[in-house]
Formats: sequence, structure tokens, C-alpha cells
Amino acid sequence: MVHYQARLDTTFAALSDITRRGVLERLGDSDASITDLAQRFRMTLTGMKKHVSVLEQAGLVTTEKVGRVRTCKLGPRRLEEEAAWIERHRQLWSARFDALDELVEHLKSKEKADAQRKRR
Amino acid sequence: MVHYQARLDTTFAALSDITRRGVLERLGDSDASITDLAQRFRMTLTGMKKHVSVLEQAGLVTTEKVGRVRTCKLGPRRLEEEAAWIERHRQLWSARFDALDELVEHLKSKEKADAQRKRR
DNA sequence: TTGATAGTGAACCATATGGTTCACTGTAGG
DNA sequence: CCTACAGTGAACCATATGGTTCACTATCAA
Repeated sequence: MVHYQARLDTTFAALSDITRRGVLERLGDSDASITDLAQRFRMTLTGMKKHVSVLEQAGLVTTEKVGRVRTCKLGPRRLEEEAAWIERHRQLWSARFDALDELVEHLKSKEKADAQRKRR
Repeated sequence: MVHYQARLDTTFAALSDITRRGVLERLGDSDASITDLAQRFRMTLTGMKKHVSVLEQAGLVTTEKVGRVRTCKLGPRRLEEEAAWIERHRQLWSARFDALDELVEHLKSKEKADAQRKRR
């Protein structure tokens, strides 16, 4: 819990790259080697290795090397905290929006009252 | 829809900074000027202005300058697409997990059957 | 008019990011 | 043993990021 904010930092940063999001989607389908991923995303082995490392650091992927090949699979983290943060933001947003709505309603009815007063 | 991926890029990047997440939370409470935010997060006006620009670029904040002061408020975007992406990932993750579960169950029952066969 | 206040933009700085090439290690297969 | 293959790490490069200072503009208030 202590590292909650740092964790959000690294996870959101990990998700901010289209290639890494693609890798996650690919691994949602089946496990894959670095070579598989590098080919799929038209990138050098070294480049893909870096992306995988970032995802691994964020806990979104785990890897295991047997023989020559390192197999990557979805990691232990399920983006719970990220989903929670976003959900909370949506709540706050709605609350603000509702408050604005109320204000508009209030102004409308006030306007109407003013108009009626003027009419008399 | 065309810019869906680019949008995810910029939004997740915007969310990957603790100061910017803080600003969003702060604005969920009430609107604020650049000066307010800069003080709250112990930063120069220029520095805070940059963060606000990033958030504005991502559609998470809107600003309006009247007189000297620029007022910032929560923007039109509610992280719908980000929430959807994350939710989808969680689904895929669960599907993979369930598949693994089934495999384990399968192996377990096979093992049991083998044991019984051996016992005879 | 004059001074303080709010923000802006350019320039600068250190560090991070996303990618490459190249040289290397370790393993697999004949 | 020999060759090919999978990955790794260091070095390098261009660009982006997160922050600052400084000089400037525009506005508010006395």
C-alpha cells in the first residue's frame, strides 16, 4: 500500500505505449516468446525485450526462460488499482457534473421567476 | 474512433504522473486557478501550467482565462475508453486464468485416474 | 500612474524513453 | 565439433519529460 502511487505511475506509464498494450492483448490470447512478439510487432529482439522488461517491472507480465527461449505470459496484476482509480475519477466527475446541473436548474427557475415578476 | 490508440497513449501518459493525478483529484473537489494548483503542489507557475496543458491536451481538463486568472476545471472526457480498455484486459486475464484452472483440474483428475489404474 | 499579481513563453538542464546496432553467451541439432 | 538460433547487454541516438529561471505582458487595485 505504501507504494500505491509509485505503482500507478509505472503501470500507467507501461500502458501509455501502443506496442506494450498490443503485447498485453497478444498474451491474453496465448503465451509467446520474445521472438514471436518481436516479429509480430516488427521490432528487433532487443527492442521487444525492453518492452517486456517494462511490462514485467509493472507486474503485468511474467517470463520464464527455459533453454534458449524466454516465454512471456500475463502476470499477476490485474489492473485492480488502476481500474479503481479511474472509477473513482468517474465518480468525482459525475458529482461535479450533477452539481453543475443543479446550478443550471437553479438559474433557470430563478430566471423564470424574474420573468414572471417583470410581467406583473 | 480513428485516433483511439493515440488517445489512449496520451491519456495513459497524462495519468502516469502523480502531480497530474493529484490535480485531477483536486479539480474533482472544485475549480482552481493555476496559482492555487502551483501552491498546492509546491511548484512554479510555469511548471504547473505545463501539467495543466498536458491534461488539457488529453481532454481531462478545460480552462478559461478571465482577466488575469485562468480557471481550470474537469474536462469533457470521463476516461470511458481507458476504463473500457482496462476492463477488457481484466476479462482476457480472467479467461486465461480460468483456462489454466481447467488445465490444472484436468491434470488432477488424470493423475487420480492413473493412480487408481495403478492400484488395480 | 504605479505597483503588485497571474500567467506565459523561451531557454535551459538532467534524466527517461523507444528504438537501433554490434558483440557476446548459451543452447539445440546434425 | 560446428552451425544456426534465441536472447542479452552495452553503447549510442533522437526525442520527450519534468522541472527550473528569466524576461515579458496584461490586469487589478490603490
